[in-house]
Amino acid sequence: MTSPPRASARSTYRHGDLARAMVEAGRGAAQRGGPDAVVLREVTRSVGVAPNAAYRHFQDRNALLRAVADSAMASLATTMEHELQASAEDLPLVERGRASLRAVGRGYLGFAVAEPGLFRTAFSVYDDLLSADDRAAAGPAGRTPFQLLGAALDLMVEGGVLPEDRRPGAEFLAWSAVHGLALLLIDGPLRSLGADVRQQTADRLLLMVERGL
Amino acid sequence: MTSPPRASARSTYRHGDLARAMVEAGRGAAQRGGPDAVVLREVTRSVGVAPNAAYRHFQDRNALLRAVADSAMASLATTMEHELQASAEDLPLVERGRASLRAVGRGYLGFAVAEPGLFRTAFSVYDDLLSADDRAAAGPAGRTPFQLLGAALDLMVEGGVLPEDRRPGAEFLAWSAVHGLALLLIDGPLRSLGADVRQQTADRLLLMVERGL
DNA sequence: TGTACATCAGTGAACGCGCGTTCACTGATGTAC
DNA sequence: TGTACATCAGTGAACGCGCGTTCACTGATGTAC
Repeated sequence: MTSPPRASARSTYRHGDLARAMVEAGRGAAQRGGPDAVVLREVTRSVGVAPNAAYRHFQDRNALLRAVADSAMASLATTMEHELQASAEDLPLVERGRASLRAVGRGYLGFAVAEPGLFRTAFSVYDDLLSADDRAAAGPAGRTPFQLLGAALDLMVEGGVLPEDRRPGAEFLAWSAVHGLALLLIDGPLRSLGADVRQQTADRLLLMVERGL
Repeated sequence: MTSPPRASARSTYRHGDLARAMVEAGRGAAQRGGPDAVVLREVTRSVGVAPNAAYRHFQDRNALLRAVADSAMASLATTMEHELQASAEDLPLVERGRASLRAVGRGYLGFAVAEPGLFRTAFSVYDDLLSADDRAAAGPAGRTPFQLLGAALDLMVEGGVLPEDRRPGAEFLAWSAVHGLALLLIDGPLRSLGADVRQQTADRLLLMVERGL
């Protein structure tokens, strides 16, 4: 009621909800071709509207791209949250941290492989996206990927699995490893790995992080 | 004498050696703006030649980009080789492997931070660049970055620091971690870290890999 | 040693393309009276 | 309840831009005789 944008409130005005429709179309383009494929003219075209209509809703092409990137980041968060829910349910505290870290990593890698275009788009725009608590980049539980990772590491400290003095900055180490593998899998020399070997490599990597942290 | 291209053999023909000059100019552009900045027309412009002259030496814009990427990859290899020479000299075998791995990682990260444009360019073209032994992508010792990493891991096995059954595929784990951190440092949320904290983070990451492998 | 010739690196002009963005507009909608 | 009006989402046309690439060419060079 009081939330500002009121997305689909009016249903048959000129377009209805161009902004949302454009972000959706932009996601489609990003899905197929990554951030460079989010082309303003093509997005308006695919929504059935004149190119300049975009400027009623976005300051410029870059603002549109940012909105699409936020949406992609939120999808990543959603995937990670799902993976978390499926795994860390009712384990003893000692194991819960490790399980969470693995779940977070699995979600991250799974999303990157399943949606490489969205993944690359999410990371094509850096407005301190992961460190700020940007609601547009969060999943249904209201947390960004970065926050989910942080929470998992906190659990590991609570469970006594990760020494407290190694906690600060640990997210960047874990993130580096997983992010790097994601890119090797998407773009790089590991891009044509079979699903089984890929999963196995992911598991080994996550084990390395767990042990090495 | 017998090598095919004979780069700068003739010194005052029409241009002299357009191909090499273009790659050099392309590197300059890449250095400043990454792979997208390698624009055929701009490269010919900066070399002082008509745009279509490029087609005497490169099949198309993509071939030029590939040549520039190879050159960038070779620079990466060179930096890594230097770091190796400076570190792994006369250590006992047990420590030599670890020292090599750290040197390789340090070289990789150092290059990424010092030359982000070239780094991104090197990885913008994936012709199995790192797995093949592509001479154009190798350093003075004739080894690609990937081969240098592999050699370091082999040394660790020899020194008994890395169990032999964990050797296969280990390059991808180490590479993932270092590659991920490189990107976070270049493009990502760690891009504005001070040089000291950056170095410290790099060291922690390399330690994590060493321990976790 | 001098001349004729073939080669082929670089030229000049033009192409079609699709992009992001700006302009003055139009006309359906919701609202005030 | 009916009419006048202001709003502002979307239009149509045009802009300048720089790109990669193709065409038929020209003219300095190295080579054969």
